[in-house]
Amino acid sequence: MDNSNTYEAPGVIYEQLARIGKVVVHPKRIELLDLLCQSERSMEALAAATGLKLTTASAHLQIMRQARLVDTRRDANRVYYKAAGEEVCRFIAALGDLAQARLAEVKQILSEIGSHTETTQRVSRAELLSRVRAGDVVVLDVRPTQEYQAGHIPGAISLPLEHLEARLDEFDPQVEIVAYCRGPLCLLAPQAVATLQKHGRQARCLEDGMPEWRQANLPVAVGSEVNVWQEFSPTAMTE
Amino acid sequence: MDNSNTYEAPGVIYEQLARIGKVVVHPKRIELLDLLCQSERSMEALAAATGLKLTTASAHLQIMRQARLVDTRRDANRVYYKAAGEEVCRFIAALGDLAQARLAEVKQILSEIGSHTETTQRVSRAELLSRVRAGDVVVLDVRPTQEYQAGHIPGAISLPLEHLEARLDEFDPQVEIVAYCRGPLCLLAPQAVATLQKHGRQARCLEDGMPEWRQANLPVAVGSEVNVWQEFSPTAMTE
DNA sequence: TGTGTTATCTATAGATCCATGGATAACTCA
DNA sequence: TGAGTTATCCATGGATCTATAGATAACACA
Repeated sequence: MDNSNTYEAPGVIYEQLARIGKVVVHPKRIELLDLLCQSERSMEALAAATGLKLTTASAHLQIMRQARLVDTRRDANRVYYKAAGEEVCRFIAALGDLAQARLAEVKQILSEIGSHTETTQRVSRAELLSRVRAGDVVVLDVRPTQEYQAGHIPGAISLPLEHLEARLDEFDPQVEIVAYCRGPLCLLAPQAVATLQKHGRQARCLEDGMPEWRQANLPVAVGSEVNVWQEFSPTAMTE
Repeated sequence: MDNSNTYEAPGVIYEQLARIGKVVVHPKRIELLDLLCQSERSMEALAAATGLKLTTASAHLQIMRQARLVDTRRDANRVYYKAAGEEVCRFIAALGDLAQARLAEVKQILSEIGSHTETTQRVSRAELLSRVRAGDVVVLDVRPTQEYQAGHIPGAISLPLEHLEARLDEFDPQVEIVAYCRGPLCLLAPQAVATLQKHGRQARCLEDGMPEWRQANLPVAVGSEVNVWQEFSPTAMTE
């Protein structure tokens, strides 16, 4: 209690925070972390998904592991990585929110690629819940199958975006479709909605994506589809 | 709609996120941003507070400005910096939460320096609100005066930690004291509580600090102290 | 208009980070 | 045990980041 630094938060703390900051300096590491917030993946799958060489991807993952942001699990010859807890996903979400709020470039990219007309009128989670209970809406998960199986909105149909066009005729033009994907920065759902609208279907995007749904403590289904809407009481709508 | 990358969120987005990530690689930049979430400050004050040379601090602030995380304002010869919006503070808070959750080192530092006994039993914001209305508690803001004036809990007394010991006799041993500071990673309030307890006062820390109070949409007073508790209805307790 | 104050810009040497290929390690399964 | 598969470790140029001093710019005020 007698050194001059007693009254200040020590710089040591900020050095620790910078260990985490170090992870999000590199675009590919953010991309990796974003993927890992959707589902666990093998080293090989991560390298392929991000277009990195195996050794490079491994190096990035090691940096994340030193910062304790990812956990690993071994199964046969494969090492599977996953985000180390909800806080990681919340942090990445906060980063995305911040970027969207502060960087005009992000807004522009989003509106250029995912045509921004339908992103302006998104369905809220609360609305989706009640509409699904009423049964007058189809929920569409357009992420890769693997991510759907790792956790999806109960009742949602899995239809990865690249297969949408081939199966358009399965959708009734009278029933509205609500599509969702990885989150506000992901363009899968906006693109799906654009395609659906172009072919005369009623379609909108869900606000945000799966991680936000999970963080709102709403029900999450795992594995292949089972329709379990009725199992959840209205009190589950803690949003 | 015919290039092979159509179905993937473009890497361009992650490059933009990395612009923000770049800010939080460097411990001093995190420290600067943390300070700016408490109150705006002049260039000179920021350099002094972080122990940086003026030119170095300026360089760091420029990097933050390029990432749009800070805004500036000029007054006479001084340039004042401030955090560019609530999202910035939320992001820094998420970083702190993540560090506290994942890095054992952070927990250890916190428990070593601010004796961790009183950090385990903190007062919730809701409890503080009702206790203050009941009038059986003293709220103590132990941050520097400048930060108090930029925004404090209505009814709180400003007493920067370094002056606490000199004014101990002003506190009635019968009335409990609740101290708060910058947030969960700030050690000012825990140290104040330790000092108060050592001298026979009943004292506890508030959970988190001023930024979290603000983000909970609770009332914030500005400038010199005016007791305005009664102005706020119970519905302001949206937490 | 000129002088003083404060902040930013420029240049630079030293440190750190990145991608990559090749070697090594961990582990499975026959 | 040994061959095969997958991930990590190591070494290395090339690029980027950091701190600082000195020069310049922006501005207030007389």
